[in-house]
Amino acid sequence: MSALPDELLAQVAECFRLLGEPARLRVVNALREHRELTVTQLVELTGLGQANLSKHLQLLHAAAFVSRRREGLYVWYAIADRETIELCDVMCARLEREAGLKHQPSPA
Amino acid sequence: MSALPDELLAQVAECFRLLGEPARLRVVNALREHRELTVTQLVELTGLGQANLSKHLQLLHAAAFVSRRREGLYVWYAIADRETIELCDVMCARLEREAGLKHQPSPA
DNA sequence: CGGCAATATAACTCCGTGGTAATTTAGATG
DNA sequence: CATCTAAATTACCACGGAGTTATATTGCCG
Repeated sequence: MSALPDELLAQVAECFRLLGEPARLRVVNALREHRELTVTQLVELTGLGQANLSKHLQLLHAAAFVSRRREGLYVWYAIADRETIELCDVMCARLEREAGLKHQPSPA
Repeated sequence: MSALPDELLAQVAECFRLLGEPARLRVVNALREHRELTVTQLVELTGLGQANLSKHLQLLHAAAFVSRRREGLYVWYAIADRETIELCDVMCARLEREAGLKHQPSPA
């Protein structure tokens, strides 16, 4: 079925790794809520330093998680595709279910 | 809509981070193909060292990505839930689509 | 109970990467 | 062209975590 050669596997891992950082997830989350934001706005919303945020944005953009649009001095970032959000949703659902099970000793 | 407090965000990030490692993804992939495997079998299939693999398995199990079942000397591991596989599938689909786009200059 | 095999843990090294401060680049405006 | 702001890049430090080796645990069998 799935050959999943080492190279593809490494690429998948890299994508997961990119989302596996609180700072970057905060960026993704902010973009999800506001649709499109400039770097300056993202600095305010995420509380990250400008240089730090810029680095994270480069990483997210290189992996096509976010899109970039220049407008004069400003650069607007947005989430690139639906799957990015879907991934977060699935992971959240997993966590919530797990958390729920922790409080359910046994179904009678 | 989603409050997504810092703690939950950190947990989501942690989950993504766990999948964002080639070694652990190899484990997940092997388990996906074989349904259930012992540590020894996983050592062979993944090529990881025993101690190293054991650590990865503890991490994956702590996050409920894999289930554990003791049988005599052996411990059988398996993928814990459907979502784990779904996450990998979605990420793969994303990558394949991206890869496809790279070779499609412009649709006429 | 002694020894063996499977797995887990401990101790350690080393490299990757996140954060920050300083500098550079890009674009607008007078 | 000088200058101002937004964003990106560079250089650096510090820490976490992956890998390895050695040791400890767990359970079986004679």
